[in-house]
Amino acid sequence: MKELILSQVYQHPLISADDLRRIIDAHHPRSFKKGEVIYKRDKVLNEYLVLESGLIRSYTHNYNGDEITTDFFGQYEVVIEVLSLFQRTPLQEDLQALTDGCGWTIPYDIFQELFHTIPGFSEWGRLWMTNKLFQFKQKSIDIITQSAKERYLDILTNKPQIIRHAPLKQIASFLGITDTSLSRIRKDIG
Amino acid sequence: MKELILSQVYQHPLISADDLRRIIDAHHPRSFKKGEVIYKRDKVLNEYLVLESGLIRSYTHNYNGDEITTDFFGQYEVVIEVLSLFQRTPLQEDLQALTDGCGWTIPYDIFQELFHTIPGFSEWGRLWMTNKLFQFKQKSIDIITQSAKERYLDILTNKPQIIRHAPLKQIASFLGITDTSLSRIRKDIG
DNA sequence: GGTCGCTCTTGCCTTATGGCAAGTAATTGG
DNA sequence: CCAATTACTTGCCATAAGGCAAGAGCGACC
Repeated sequence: MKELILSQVYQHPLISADDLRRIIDAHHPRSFKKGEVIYKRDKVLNEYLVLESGLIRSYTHNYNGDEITTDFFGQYEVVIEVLSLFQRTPLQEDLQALTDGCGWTIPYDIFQELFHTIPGFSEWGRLWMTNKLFQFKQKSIDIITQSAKERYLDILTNKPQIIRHAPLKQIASFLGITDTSLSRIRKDIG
Repeated sequence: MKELILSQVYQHPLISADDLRRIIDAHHPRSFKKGEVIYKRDKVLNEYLVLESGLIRSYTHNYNGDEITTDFFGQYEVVIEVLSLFQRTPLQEDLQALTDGCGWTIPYDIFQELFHTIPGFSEWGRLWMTNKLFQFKQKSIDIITQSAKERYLDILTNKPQIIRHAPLKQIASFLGITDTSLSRIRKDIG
């Protein structure tokens, strides 16, 4: 399973079979239970996690203490908060499991070494960052151009596992609306 | 001026004086006039631009053809669309000058070479991406947690040069509201 | 098996922002 | 310097989403 998942995730034309072997070997297993906070706010992140199974969300709090879910992570996704890992600053969010699950972690210092010795790996990393950057840029455009209902339908078709496992309140805050409004949207859709 | 600007932008503990020299030498001058579209949609970006003076915005269009301003760039900022540059795909936005100005460009292939031969440079690049990623993530949080007025006041204090040079309509679409609403917000502030 | 707590729904009313249209002010180009 | 275009403002009304509170459903735990 380890090889299967990780060779999928680290697929890149410039990463050779040998490189991939080194990368895969650097990963350690990690499993978690529903509700567990995998990485805690205010600590500096020292690894990241590639998800094999389960669902994870990241969340922060607004000025009056309400939780805001900022992201969801599913199978094959990289669970990370780049600001903390790469700038060595405390996490600004909690990362919490929504279901039981497991995955593979890689420590920061090993990652660094591979990043600087395997050209294909730094390319891969940059590409990953590029996609993540685009994703958030797109999200901020979607929030201002689409209605809450349209954004909900988007998730419903593209990320159905989120709808299945995350409570309404978390989905609502991710969409940028209240749980009340999301409930009405669901009613409206039927 | 070239040294001053670029050594400021590429400041990083792992970039030596020699490295910095190589990086600076790779940059070419570029100036532009108000209103000029510096990088055009549908073309693949082959360089990026470090701004010495002037103001630039990026914009795209929503489904019914209205312009949406997605970002503003000022002095010392890197004018780029990462998705196009690093994935070699066509630009999805236009990059347009709001004022006369000038800066320094570096071609993609030279950038690539430096990125893979100067460890401090790839660190710098990753750090830059990290910050940009955070910025967009923060923007999407701000849109859902703050009122339009608060977001406007934010720009007013943190990026006053935008308010001074960009027309109301562009600022409004950047904030995610209509020009009508922004006009009322301005009236309200007094 | 009952009580507690959490999740979700719903009704009533409020508020922020939008849509349209008319009108004024400012800029641009010949 | 004038005409044309674009930028901005304002009034009137519409709409999406929020605030609050009551209540229903459901699971968790002793």
